[in-house]
Amino acid sequence: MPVTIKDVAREAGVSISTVSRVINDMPGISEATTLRVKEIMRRLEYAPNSRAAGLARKSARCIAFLAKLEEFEPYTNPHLFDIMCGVQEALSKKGYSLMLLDATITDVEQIMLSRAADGLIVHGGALTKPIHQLLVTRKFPHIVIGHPSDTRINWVDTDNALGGRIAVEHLSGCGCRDVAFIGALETDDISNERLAGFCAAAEENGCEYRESWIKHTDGTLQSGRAAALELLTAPDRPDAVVCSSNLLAFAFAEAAHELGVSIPDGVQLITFDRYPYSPLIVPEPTLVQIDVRDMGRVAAKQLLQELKKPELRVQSFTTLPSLIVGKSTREI
Amino acid sequence: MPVTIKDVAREAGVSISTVSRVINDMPGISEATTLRVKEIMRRLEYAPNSRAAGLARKSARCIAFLAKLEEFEPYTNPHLFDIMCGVQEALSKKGYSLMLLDATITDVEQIMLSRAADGLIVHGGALTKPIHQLLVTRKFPHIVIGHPSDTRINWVDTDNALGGRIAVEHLSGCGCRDVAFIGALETDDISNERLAGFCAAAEENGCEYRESWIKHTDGTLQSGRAAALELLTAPDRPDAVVCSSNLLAFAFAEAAHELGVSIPDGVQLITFDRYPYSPLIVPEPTLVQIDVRDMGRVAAKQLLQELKKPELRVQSFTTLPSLIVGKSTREI
DNA sequence: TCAATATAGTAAAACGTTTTACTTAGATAA
DNA sequence: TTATCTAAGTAAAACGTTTTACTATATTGA
Repeated sequence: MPVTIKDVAREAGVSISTVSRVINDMPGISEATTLRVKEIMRRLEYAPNSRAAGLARKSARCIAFLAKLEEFEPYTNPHLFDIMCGVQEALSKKGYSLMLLDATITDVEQIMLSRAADGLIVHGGALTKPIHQLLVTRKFPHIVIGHPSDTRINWVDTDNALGGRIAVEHLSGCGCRDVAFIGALETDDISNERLAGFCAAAEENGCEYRESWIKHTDGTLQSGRAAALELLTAPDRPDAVVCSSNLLAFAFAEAAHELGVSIPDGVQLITFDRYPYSPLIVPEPTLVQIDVRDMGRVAAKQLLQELKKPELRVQSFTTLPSLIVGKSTREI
Repeated sequence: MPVTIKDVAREAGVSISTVSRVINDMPGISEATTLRVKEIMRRLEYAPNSRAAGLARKSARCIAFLAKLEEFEPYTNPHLFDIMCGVQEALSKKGYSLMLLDATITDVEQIMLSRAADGLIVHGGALTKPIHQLLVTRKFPHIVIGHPSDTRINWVDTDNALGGRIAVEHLSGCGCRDVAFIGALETDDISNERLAGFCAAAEENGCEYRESWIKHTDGTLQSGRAAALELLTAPDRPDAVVCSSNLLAFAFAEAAHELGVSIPDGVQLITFDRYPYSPLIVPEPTLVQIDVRDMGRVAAKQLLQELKKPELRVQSFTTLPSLIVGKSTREI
């Protein structure tokens, strides 16, 4: 038989209301009584039944995290777990728990209706049309980590444009003038934002800007390699390259190595992200790091904030990327 | 106001007991009534309040997953999320939900005492002494994914020795006689089990066995490279190598490439695991794949089994690795 | 025809909290 | 002295289900 609040009350010679007040730090109980009750709770190894408390309180103190689990692909989504860790950390600090959910409409609706969770944190990749619809129409508290363009939905994301800026500014500080960019598909939002920041900063810093130095790839090793070779063998070879992904940077470094172009002496290199391929890049790359765990934390905090004060439904949030200087760039 | 079982009962002109029986597929309700109630539930968009149901039922229908989240390192634990996906999938099929928990003693004890979860799935890396203790003494339903040597604890793991066998048997089938092994530290359980299977199969298949062909490394790129160079430049160069990790295989392939030793013509290569570095290995490697998602599924199923029938506390379980043939091996 | 049995359903207790509204005893003020 | 106030605590309702024990009603068997 698990120990209940009644057992504690009986043992302490008080009513269960009193015990409840002690548990929840409510006023009206003397110091002495509080201490005694707490001591007894400890002795009996009592912890409130979370379901009973949730029922009475009309709140699960639980947030669901929504991601595409079924078709999860570690290669394309290496950060998902790290994001979740951030979410869990922030929730746990506030006494909330985290539930992992697969992104199917039925499951999501089920959670909303059964009130198993008080709110929803959605990984951007899982935000399909129907789910999007559900969130908006049901007015269920939520926040998206990633890239919805719909203004009715709050989101948290890193400032990708700033990331592009940071890269260029560092290169410019190193003395580079002719900067190139190797990105993903032209339809890739993240890559494009990075490119936008890249271009703006290039202009502001008086860097040379050429169409032919902006390469779009399909993100694979092969197409990254092709782009790298084009840049490196062109008559107007740039003196620095920014790669919008780890894999592209790896391909670039390999191509440079094969051509006998030294990094950073012949060409400087900056990559985005430090996972999963950065340890294999030679030399150790300078990189624009996205603190994905922090994104998770921020998302969780925002959502809890909104739960506490639904009236001030705050705006979306942006986190700051940072620069980690390695050996693929250096002042010249 | 959320809709409750009372609303459904009123609308259907039956008692709430009847509705409850319909919800839970219990006998004693006519076909006609069942249909009518179900229709009304659909119309009212009713779903049972999970906390209330859980309270009455004395079961949360929730399992907690325990991992080291705070100090999570994607490089050393790339599979954690995939394991969780498997767990979630299996739980969800049985109407259970998954809660993510950080591996601190206080949190774990809290979950047990508050009965927020009915059972615990522990990632092996998170199984510290105190937690281990807690599981055993409290008799809380649990299962470990990974490597506890304590027989009082049930676990699920892949058959690493079999993995080693599979590799050797494939190489032997390809016509290789002189097989080498590059593993992690001599204290690494996983690597050692693979090595054990490797040795047994080598003997059975009449392969040449030499001490100098068994290399232990600290698992890094550098030490993997050193081991590879030693093997490849030795006068008695083996004709095939099994690497116990993706990173070691990458290092090996690079070293072979530099020395001008072709894979698979000069030396054949098999690696364990397909994530995260296998796409960067040239040529595309033959590998022993561990279906970690399946490990998660199996663990979840076992735990639910045990919850249903606590009397038959089944033994630990093992999943089978499989071979994916790439271009780093071939029949000679 | 009448007892026994099945079928379809219900009333009410139980689950373990939180919370609202109330009580009591003592202190304070006039 | 008496009314008022405060501090400390309590009783009981509420939360929304499941489950147990019970009640009709219809059916069957002899």
